Amino acid sequence: MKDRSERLMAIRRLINSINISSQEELLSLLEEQGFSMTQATLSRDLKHLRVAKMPDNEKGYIYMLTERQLNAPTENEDIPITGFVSIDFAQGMGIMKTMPGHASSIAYALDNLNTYEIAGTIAGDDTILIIPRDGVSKSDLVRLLKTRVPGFSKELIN
Amino acid sequence: MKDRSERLMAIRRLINSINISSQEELLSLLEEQGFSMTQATLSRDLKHLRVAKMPDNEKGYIYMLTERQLNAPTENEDIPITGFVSIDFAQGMGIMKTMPGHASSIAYALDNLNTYEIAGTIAGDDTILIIPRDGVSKSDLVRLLKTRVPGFSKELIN
DNA sequence: ATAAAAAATGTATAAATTTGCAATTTTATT
DNA sequence: AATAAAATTGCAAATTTATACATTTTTTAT
Repeated sequence: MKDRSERLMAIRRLINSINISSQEELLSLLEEQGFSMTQATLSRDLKHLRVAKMPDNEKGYIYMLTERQLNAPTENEDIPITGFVSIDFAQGMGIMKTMPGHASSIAYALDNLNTYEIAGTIAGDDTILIIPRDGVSKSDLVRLLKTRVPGFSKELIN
Repeated sequence: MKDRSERLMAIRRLINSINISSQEELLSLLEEQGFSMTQATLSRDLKHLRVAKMPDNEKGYIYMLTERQLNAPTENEDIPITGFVSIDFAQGMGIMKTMPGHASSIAYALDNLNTYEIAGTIAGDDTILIIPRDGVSKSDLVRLLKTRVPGFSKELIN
C-alpha cells in the first residue's frame, strides 16, 4: 500500500484534472491507481486538503481545490522544485538547505504554492527560512511539503 | 411571504457575512428574517447561486459564494446601481435604458458583478446592451438582476 | 381573461458526507 | 529497543444534502 502523502498528492491531481462529483467516484479513480481506502478516509482527506464542493452546470456538483480558486490569475500546479538538500526544524520554523545559489528560486516556488501553512519565506544563498503560520505544526509543514513537492521525501528531514 | 429573488439576495448576504455550516442553520437564519421554506428549496437555491461548501478550521465546513472566490482582488459586494429606467429584451439580449449619461457607469457596475450570466456589456449614453452568455435565458438574466441589484424590480421590465 | 407552458415548492426518500469510537500504525522519547 | 504519544484508519451510525414526483404558483401567449 502506498503512503498517505502520495495519496493526498494523487487526490489533488485528480481533482485538478477531472470533474468529480462524489467521493465514491473519486474513490474508484484512486483504486485504479492502486490506492486502497474507505470513503470515510477520503472524506477526511478532502477536509484536510480543503477541497470544496461546488455546483456545476454539467455534472451537478464537482470538487475543487480551493487554494487555486483564491489565486485565480496564477496557475497553481505542483511546482517542480530541484536543488534542495535537507530540512531542519528549530524555533518552530523550517530551515531548508539547498544547493549553492538555489535558495531563492526554491523559495519563490514555495511562495507560489500559495498555501495556508506557510506565512512566508526568506532565502539566502543556500538556506531558506520557512515561517509557518501560527498554529501550524512541524508535521503539518512536513505533510505539506510531501503533498505539494514532487520528489520531497522523509529522508531529507533531519 | 416574500418573494424568491429577495430570498436569494438574503442568502447571498448571509453567506457573505456569517460562517454557516449547514443548510439547517441557514434555514433558521432565513426564518428569523421572515422567510418560510423547506430545506429542499434551500438546497436548490444554493445550487442555483453556485454556493460552494468548503472545509474551515473553525467551523468544520462553511458555505462560500464562489463568484467572489474566483475574483479575489476585487471585492464583490452587491453594487448599488442608480439611474436605470427600464429593461427590454430582444434578439436574446437585454437592452437597458438609463437616465441620460448614466449608461456607462451602470454598465461598469454590471461588469463588476463578475457574474457568469453576463458575457459582456456595451454602453452608449442612455442605453446598455447586455449580452448574455450562450444558454442563458431571459429569465435567468432577470433573476440575476433581481438577485444582485438592490432596488431592481419587475416593474422595470417591459 | 383564459389556456398553455414554465417555474417554484413541499413531501418523502434516496444519496452523499461526516463523525464517534475502537483499533492499528507511525513517530517520538527515553 | 521499549514505551509513550500522536496520527491514521475502518466500521457503523448519524447527519446532511439532493432529488423524483406531484402540486401549486407564476409567466406567457392567445
